[in-house]
Amino acid sequence: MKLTTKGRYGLAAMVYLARHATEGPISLRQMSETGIQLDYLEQLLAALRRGGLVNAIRGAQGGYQLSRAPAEITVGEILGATEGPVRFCDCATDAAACSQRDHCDMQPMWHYLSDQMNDLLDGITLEKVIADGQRGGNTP
Amino acid sequence: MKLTTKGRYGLAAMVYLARHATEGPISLRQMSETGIQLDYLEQLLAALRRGGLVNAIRGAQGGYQLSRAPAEITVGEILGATEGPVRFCDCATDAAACSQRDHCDMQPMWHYLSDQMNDLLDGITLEKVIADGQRGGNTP
DNA sequence: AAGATTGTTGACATATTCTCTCGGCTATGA
DNA sequence: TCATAGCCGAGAGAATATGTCAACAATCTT
Repeated sequence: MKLTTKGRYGLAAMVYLARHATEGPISLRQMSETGIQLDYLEQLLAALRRGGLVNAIRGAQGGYQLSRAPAEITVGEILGATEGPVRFCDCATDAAACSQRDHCDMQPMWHYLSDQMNDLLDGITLEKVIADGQRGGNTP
Repeated sequence: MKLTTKGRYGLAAMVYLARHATEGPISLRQMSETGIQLDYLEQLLAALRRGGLVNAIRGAQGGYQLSRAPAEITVGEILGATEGPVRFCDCATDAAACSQRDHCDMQPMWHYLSDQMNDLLDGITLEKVIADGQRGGNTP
C-alpha cells in the first residue's frame, strides 16, 4: 500500500511545471535539476502527456507545459496517469475478475473503498498541493 | 496502488473466521477450503496473530479464533497487520525519509492523505464487511 | 539548407518485491 | 506415545519496479 516512484516523481514533476508555468516550455533537461534522472523523466512525462495533463512542444526551445491551470488538475488525475487506476483490487471495478479465493463477501466493500479513495484524491488540486507545501501545513 | 494478496487473503481469512466463530478453533486445514494455499495461510495468520487480531491454540484440535468481536475489528487493522502500515510514501510519517528528489512541497499533502486514508479504513469493521457482503450492497 | 536541440518510442538490464513452498521444530490432546 | 496442529526461517521462481539506452522525428536557429 505504497505508491511507486512513478507516482511520486510524476507529481513532483507536475509541481515543478506549475511553479515554472510563466517561463514558457520547460525542457526535461531543466526538470532534471529536481534530481530525477533525465531518462526516467522521459517516461513520466510521456505518461502525463497521454493522460492529457501536459502539452509537449517538440524541437529546439521546446519542452512541456501544464495543459490546464493548477486549480483544474487533481492529484487523482496525476496518479491515475502515472500509476494506473487507483483501486484496492480488481474486484472493485470488475466483478468478473473476482477469484473464487476472495469469496467475495468483500466485493461491495472494495467498491465502496475505491469510490471513497477516488473522491479523496480528486478533491485535491495541484494548486492546493503547492499552497499547502509553501505554508507547511494542510488547509482543512 | 493495489493491495497485495497478503492483504486480500488476510481479510478473506478474517471473514472466514468471523463466519465460523461459533465452531471453536478453526484449523488452517479447514481454512484452506477457501482456496488459499495451506502453507501461505500459515504466513498470513502468523501476521494477524502478531497484530493481536487472532488467538492461536496449539496442539491437536487447535486452530485460530478472532481475538475480539467482529464489530471491534477494523479493516485498517487487518491491512496494517498483513501489508504493513498504509501510507502513500515514507514522507507521510517520517519527514526525515523525504529525499531531495521529492522536493517536499508535497509532504503536508502526503500526511493529510495518509490520515484520511487511515480514517477511512478504520471506519469499516469486519462486522460491516460481512453484513454488506450478504446484502450485496454497502450501507452508507 | 544544415545542424543543433528537444521530444517519442520501444527494448532492455538490474534490483526489488511478491507469492508461495518446504523442512524442521514445538506444543497439546487422545 | 503418537497424531495433530501451530511456529519459524530459508529460499525458489515469477512478477514488477526502476531506471538506461539507442535510434528516430520534429522544430528552431543560423
